[in-house]
Amino acid sequence: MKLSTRSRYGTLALLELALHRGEAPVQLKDIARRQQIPLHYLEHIITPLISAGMVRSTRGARGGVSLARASEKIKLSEVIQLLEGSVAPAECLNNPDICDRSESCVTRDIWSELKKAMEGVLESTTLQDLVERHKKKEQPEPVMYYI
Amino acid sequence: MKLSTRSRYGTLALLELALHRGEAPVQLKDIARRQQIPLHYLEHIITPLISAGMVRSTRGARGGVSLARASEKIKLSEVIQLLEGSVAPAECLNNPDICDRSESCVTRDIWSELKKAMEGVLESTTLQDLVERHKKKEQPEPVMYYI
DNA sequence: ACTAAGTTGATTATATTAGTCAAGATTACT
DNA sequence: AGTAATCTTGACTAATATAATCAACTTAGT
Repeated sequence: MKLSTRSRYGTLALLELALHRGEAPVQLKDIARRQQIPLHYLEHIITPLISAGMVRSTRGARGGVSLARASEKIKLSEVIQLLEGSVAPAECLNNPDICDRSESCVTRDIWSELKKAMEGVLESTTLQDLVERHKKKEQPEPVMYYI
Repeated sequence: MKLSTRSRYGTLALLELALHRGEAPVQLKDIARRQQIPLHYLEHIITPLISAGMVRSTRGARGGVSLARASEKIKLSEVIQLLEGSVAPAECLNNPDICDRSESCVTRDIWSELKKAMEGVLESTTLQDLVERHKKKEQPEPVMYYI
């Protein structure tokens, strides 16, 4: 039940962009370095995000990529959809015709519930949520010492 | 995010056993035929289930396999654990040391929630639930026609 | 004894994912 | 205009994991 590296790298890259929202575009090589993603691989991962209009790219010298939308408006479900295709644990959920027992199969029903459970999490999490969690971790609540 | 064929086949095989609970052991070749699973592959899938004491095997002529426990007592979480290992969407959840940023990584936190959501479904579903769903589908509520 | 099962380990096949490389297109800067 | 920096694209290769097969072995019923 692993998520592909593609999805994990992609999510990290988007988080990186969300953290630099409003600034100059971030260069792929910087994302690659900071998130420890092979640059050439990242190039391929970013492509579908650009095509889908989630990321905007600026070509040429001093170019880079940036979020095309507010991070509040980018749900992880959409990210995973673009990078992973579907989150379905079994192919028969996407394409019932591959199995002639799809209609009657009770295990398929369970896999469907599994899928819904995952979608619940991914639908309710946006890039902004990641940003806030990140900030919270970075700057933990100052502990009060009573002298 | 696909479940392995191993897990899907294994769950089908166990459902088959649950449906024949209390009868003579079911032969692997019959499970293979009825659930359309390659026999030689099924042999390997059933092994860990036997080792774990979930399935009992009877060797020799007229042998076969049967559930070692009541189907109410077998949760899908246990089945998937045996066949799939872990349901973790990222390896860093099983083994934090593979990444030096596990502690601070917010994407890891999300993958953890994803995992919990899946576990929620799998923990709350037993083989008996599958059996009941199956029976319900097989014998739909008789429709009343008013003449 | 013979046969029908499950058991086990080695091996192969296949698919998918991950990663690399190189040529091309676009833009900023001088 | 020229050059370097950057994204873009497509072809290719490598690595890994999964799925499946084969064959020898063990056990038990008749």
